Amino acid sequence: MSRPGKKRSRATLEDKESPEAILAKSEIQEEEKCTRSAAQERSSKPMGSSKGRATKKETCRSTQESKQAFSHWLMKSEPESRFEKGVDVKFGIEDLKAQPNQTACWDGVRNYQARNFMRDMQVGQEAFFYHSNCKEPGIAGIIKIVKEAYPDHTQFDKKDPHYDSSSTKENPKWSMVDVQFVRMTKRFIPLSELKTHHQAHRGSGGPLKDMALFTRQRLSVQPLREELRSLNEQDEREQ
DNA sequence: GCCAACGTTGGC
DNA sequence: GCCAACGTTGGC
Repeated sequence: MSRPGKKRSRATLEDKESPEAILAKSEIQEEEKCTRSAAQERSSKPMGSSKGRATKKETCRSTQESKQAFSHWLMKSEPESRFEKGVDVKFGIEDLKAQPNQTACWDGVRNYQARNFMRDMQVGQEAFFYHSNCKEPGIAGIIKIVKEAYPDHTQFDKKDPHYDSSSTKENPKWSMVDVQFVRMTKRFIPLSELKTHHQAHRGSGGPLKDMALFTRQRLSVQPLREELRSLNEQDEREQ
């Protein structure tokens, strides 16, 4: 597929447990994630980078910032028409739903951090689909990763708004994943509401205090903490 | 349409 | 390696 500019959304997930149980466990899980991913990193070294020398503490932080530490995501995309180099980059959740098999590739990401997060994604993980640059920004639905990262073909397409002349087929610079529609959230969750929570949590030390949507505002693919997902489940249950 | 935030580029 | 210029993101 080729979805021209999608890029930002977030993910949430399904879990069989109650939101309360998840919430209660979230701190512990955070610890376990650190430990586990540090171990995984040691045993299965991806070829990629051996960038950052890391102390113990940093190992934990860096893995949280990267792969296996996260199982949910937020991915942003624009649901309203906007033309980039003559091409409409509109791609809302309804557009995803309309695709064959309700599946599309998430092409067009041209930010290293966002790309790296996509490379960390694993099949089966879920993400929130966030509508950006539109009248009503916010979380519209839930999608899941159905194909792990592979080269984004649009980087080689001169006609594509996201063509990158500096990338080669031998060593592609940009990646994409395939995503599939899962469902709409029970209600649209506007940015304003997320912001309210974020601000409250900044004061109280709550779980959304460092939500990437606000702390890294231009990042179109971002990891999601367990807590937001839990809060959403709880919210949906109360409907 | 404005513009703040912030990532990237390139001269030095 | 610094940093100013520039381009993009994305809320409003």
